[in-house]
Amino acid sequence: MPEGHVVHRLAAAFTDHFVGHVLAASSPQGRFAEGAAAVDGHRLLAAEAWGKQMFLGFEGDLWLRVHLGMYGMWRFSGPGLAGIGRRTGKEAEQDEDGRPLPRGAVRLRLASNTHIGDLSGPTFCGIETPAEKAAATAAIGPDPLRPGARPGRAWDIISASKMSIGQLLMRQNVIGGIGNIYRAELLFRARIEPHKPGRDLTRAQFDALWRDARALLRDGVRDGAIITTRPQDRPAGTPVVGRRMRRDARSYVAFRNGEPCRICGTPIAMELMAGRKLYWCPTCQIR
DNA sequence: ATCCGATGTCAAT
DNA sequence: TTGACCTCGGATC
Repeated sequence: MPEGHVVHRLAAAFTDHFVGHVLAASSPQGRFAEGAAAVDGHRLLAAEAWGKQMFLGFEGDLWLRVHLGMYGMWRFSGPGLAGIGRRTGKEAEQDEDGRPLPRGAVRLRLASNTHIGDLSGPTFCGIETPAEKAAATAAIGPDPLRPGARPGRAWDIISASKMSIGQLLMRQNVIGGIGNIYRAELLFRARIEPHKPGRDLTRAQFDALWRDARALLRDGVRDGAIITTRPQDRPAGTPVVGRRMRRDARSYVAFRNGEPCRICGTPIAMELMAGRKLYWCPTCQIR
């Protein structure tokens, strides 16, 4: 579910609604009882997003690191959190205190007096020391959503690599936060064929990719959805913006295997690249 | 009601 | 390169 924009939205939600509060932590499902106990009753001091990883900093030099992976999600309840994470569902059952019962296998519940965040299905979830947190963030490539990110680090790797730019963009140690959809859409918008070796990109091409990544990811944070099509390239009558936009109007190439390219009409191509589906337009994108 | 695929990563092979 | 993880939305019946 998440590329970097989702993680940044989540971190912002924690900053707005949980930071500054003493939190009760528990593991309804039981698999994270030890970690929950470590931060239970501690005040939350910070929430940070680095690429696809989120860090919650608690009193006592404790950092909770969460990576949602493919299935992980946060489900919130409390004021001001509509549209962040999965919906609680109005039919959610409540306990005698009016709090929503954990839905499904909730690995970690963080609760203030007013808000609840339920984490389920993360690929990683653990308590780390400041040193471990620093090591984890150091291993993440520049994140286009982070002020001060240094794209030169990514360029150094890309410009020296014979690996395809399609694969390089997916590597979190090259650029943090890009996933399969942004990868495909960025390369389409830059008109770069995904199999082009990284070292064959010009600096200008890389700079354009980086600028577009910043713009698209920021839009993603704003919209809560990945929408990369320019208005003039959407099907006529595509009504709404943002999260409510029809799925089939949101992307140029992602998930559009066999459908006509919005620019030239050529059927969109798809193949497996390093185990992930890669989509591109064989005509618009050139090596 | 049921099936399938998914915006990710890692370990095992 | 493949399977495991583990949950949901959306498509299909």
